[in-house]
Amino acid sequence: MTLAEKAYEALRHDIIRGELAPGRPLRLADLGERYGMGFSPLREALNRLQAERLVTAESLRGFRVAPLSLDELHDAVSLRIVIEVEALKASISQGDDAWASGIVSALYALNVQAARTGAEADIWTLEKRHHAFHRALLAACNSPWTLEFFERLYAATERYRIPVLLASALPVGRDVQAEHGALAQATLDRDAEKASALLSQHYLRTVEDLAGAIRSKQAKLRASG
Amino acid sequence: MTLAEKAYEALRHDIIRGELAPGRPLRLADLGERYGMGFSPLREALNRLQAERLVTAESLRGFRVAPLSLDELHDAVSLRIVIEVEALKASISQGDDAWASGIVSALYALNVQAARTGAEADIWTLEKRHHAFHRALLAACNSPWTLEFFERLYAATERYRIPVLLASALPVGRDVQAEHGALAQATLDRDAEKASALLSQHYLRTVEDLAGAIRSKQAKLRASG
DNA sequence: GCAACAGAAATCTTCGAAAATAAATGAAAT
DNA sequence: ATTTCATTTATTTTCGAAGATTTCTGTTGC
Repeated sequence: MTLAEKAYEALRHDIIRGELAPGRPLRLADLGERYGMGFSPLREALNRLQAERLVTAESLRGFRVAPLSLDELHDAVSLRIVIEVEALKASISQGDDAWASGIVSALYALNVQAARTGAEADIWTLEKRHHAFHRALLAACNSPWTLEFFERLYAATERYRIPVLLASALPVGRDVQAEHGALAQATLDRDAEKASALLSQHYLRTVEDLAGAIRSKQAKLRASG
Repeated sequence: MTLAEKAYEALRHDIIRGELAPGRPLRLADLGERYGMGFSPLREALNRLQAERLVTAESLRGFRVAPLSLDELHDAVSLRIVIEVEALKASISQGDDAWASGIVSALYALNVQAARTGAEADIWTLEKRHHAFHRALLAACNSPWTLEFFERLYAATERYRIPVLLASALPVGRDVQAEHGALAQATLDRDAEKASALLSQHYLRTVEDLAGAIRSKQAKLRASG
């Protein structure tokens, strides 16, 4: 793997997890220090991330971590529903046994991790398995463009979820595990209408919870600052 | 504008228009010669284009113009329908007078150009105005993500249209101008269902024409080669 | 004839320095 | 005190060369 590829993965990772805060300037000297490489591979990685909207760039004024906003969260989630509902229907109509067992296996792994407590309960494994479960649902849609846009939007929305997860700021009156289970069941039953409705609801509830948690956090910041 | 930005625009332009043929290796020495610059800005541009799927890259083996395939054309058009139908509905429900007059103006400019013959009838102006018309329809959807994906998919499908347009290989039994007119009318009438249906039909007809033209061209190539 | 290999050539990747531009500092004038 | 301007500093952008890897070519051995 080339240094530019390593830089791309490291930067993407750190931006999505919020280790590089939204809006923060990405100075080449700092990044060179942080990742142990020269400017060339870093600039290549930053250009890729700019095209993916995880980074913003201004001519002769360098790069920044792309900012977050509630408007963008709503936009991204709305579009995810449109695209993923269609992809889920396509998967349901075309998926084979391998696709179906992929869903079962991804759901099982996700539930195992969600049930863990204490030292074993780390958010990053949970997040990876959550991503894998939602990807498994769409895996048989047979549309590379759809899958690319799914990944783009998943990364965009993950940036909003992670700070909330880290703060354990999600409302408790919701059984996400049950939602995943029902969604998987409807999908495996090849009930496209029901699965689509469950998927949409799942995302709409999530965006409401996230927006609520973010708004209350912002309110606190305003009160204390 | 920096050299990297110039390189990005020039490469994107040349790839979409087919001046750099699909699959062709993009050697840095050649590109440096062609565009009059060193490796650094070229590599930055190529990394952006890789993220946009106009260029493919393999570790330590350089870049190529992304290949074309009928499968990808179908994939891209299918997804355009899903995304643009939704965006058109949103525009229809939210669009103001400026949006509506943007459509009227874009359609007029497109029709004027389509009617031109001889020296004034150049394909590039026509193509630009076609793009502008379709963008104008969606302009009021208020979704930056949707508009980005529209641009990505438009560029992807434009690569299939241009060689066919250049070969004047489109079937004549079709009044595209009338299709655009009816689509604009239904949109301005705020008839979301009718406009969506017309948009879908428009794209499905186009993809069929394109696929037909490409297949017959490939058949000829097989016969002569 | 053909596979395996060594060496040469071509190409991609990365670095370090130079050039170009933007941002910060401080002095002079009003 | 505030603005203006020149100077310095910080930062981005680009080049040219060096390093690393792949690809080509010709040779050897079977």
